[in-house]
Amino acid sequence: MSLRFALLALLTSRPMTGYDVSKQFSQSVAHVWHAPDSQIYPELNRMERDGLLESAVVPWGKKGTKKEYAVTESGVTAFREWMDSPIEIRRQREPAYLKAAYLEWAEPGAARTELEQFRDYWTEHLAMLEATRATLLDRSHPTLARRLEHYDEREWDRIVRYKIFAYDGLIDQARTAIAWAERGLVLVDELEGSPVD
Amino acid sequence: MSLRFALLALLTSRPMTGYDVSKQFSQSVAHVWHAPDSQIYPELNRMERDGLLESAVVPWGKKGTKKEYAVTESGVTAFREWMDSPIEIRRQREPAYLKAAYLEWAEPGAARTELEQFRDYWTEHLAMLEATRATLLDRSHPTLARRLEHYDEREWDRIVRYKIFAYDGLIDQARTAIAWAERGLVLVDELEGSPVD
DNA sequence: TGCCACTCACTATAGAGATAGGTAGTTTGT
DNA sequence: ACAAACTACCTATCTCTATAGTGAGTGGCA
Repeated sequence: MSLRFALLALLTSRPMTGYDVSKQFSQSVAHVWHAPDSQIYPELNRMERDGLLESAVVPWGKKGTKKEYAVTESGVTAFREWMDSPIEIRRQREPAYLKAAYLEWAEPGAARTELEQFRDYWTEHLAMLEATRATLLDRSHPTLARRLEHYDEREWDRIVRYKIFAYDGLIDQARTAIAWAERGLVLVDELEGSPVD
Repeated sequence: MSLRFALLALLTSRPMTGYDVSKQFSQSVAHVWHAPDSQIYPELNRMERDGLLESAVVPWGKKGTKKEYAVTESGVTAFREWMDSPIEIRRQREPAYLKAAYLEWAEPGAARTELEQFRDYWTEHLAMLEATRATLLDRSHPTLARRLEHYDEREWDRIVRYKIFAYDGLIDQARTAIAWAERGLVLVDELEGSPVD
């Protein structure tokens, strides 16, 4: 059910079309909650049906139209209620750690490759997180900028610091994962013999 | 599809009934890949159908029977192939970090409670991980003990160290999460005013 | 003898999520 | 004039996961 609230979170910054949402998603909320557009469009429909959103049909070009969604009062209430309700705990489900526990079954070469891929994926992810963190800190992040317009200037620091806090948590997780993979590579070399030997 | 390989991993230690699997699961593999028994039983059936497992009906008491699953040759091959294939990347999907990014919408009290619950959940989880790590290190972990019987004594250290490596990764993640939640609590106190004031 | 906790195995159902499409209009460049 | 790329929205299907059950056998103990 968190997708619904991820969408609400995004739409509290400004009204958007489904297309906007699916584009913006990848640049902000998706770092925390990934979703493809085939999930987003139907969910927006359901949210409108449930009264959390209302839509306005906006002309687009000569014949085209688009549907702009805005959060309703009831949507804001639902979002606040979710914010104040206990966090749902996600059970561990990590193929990488599962594999790591059984590395004695892997070819040494394959083990190394996989650890490298894992490290590289997280390194890339980390770079993206740090880039986004920087745009939040200097307030050049477009969605954040739109969001701050609704607030008094004295509130800005507080809002930005929560976003930074969330990204810092993600960055810590990424760094932890990278460090672990590095240690794994050393371990594989030690136990399976370095490939250079 | 990782459930299938998590089950294979467990069953390589010794043949087990579905019930054994669902019990053992919670004490070992579940730290890495959680699954309820309603997923385990059907998956074991499918794995037998696909030739990865074979089952023997074992009498149990006077009238009862149970079904014991053992990994087949083809199951071992499939497991090795999976071990040597690239890790599937799991997209971020973390309600806690999603919420953190929008804490300006929460009641200060609720924010504190949620961060405390998050910290406490991970603290408990960490304790369990550390306890399991200790039983792996001294080789008193029952599944590990059964597993080592298949191997030459000179291999034991290598096998144990990979398990420890996996648990160390999970422990690092847990510690990182706890430290982040602690910083969050300080941040909320700073931004929302300490409740003692 | 009756009860309870546990062992064993499974089903039913609904929702979430991944993957892969389809269709129609618009803008931009050549 | 036409193609390519982008905007916009949606569907279909399959798998995965969560939740909540069912029902029968066993072993102990009061």
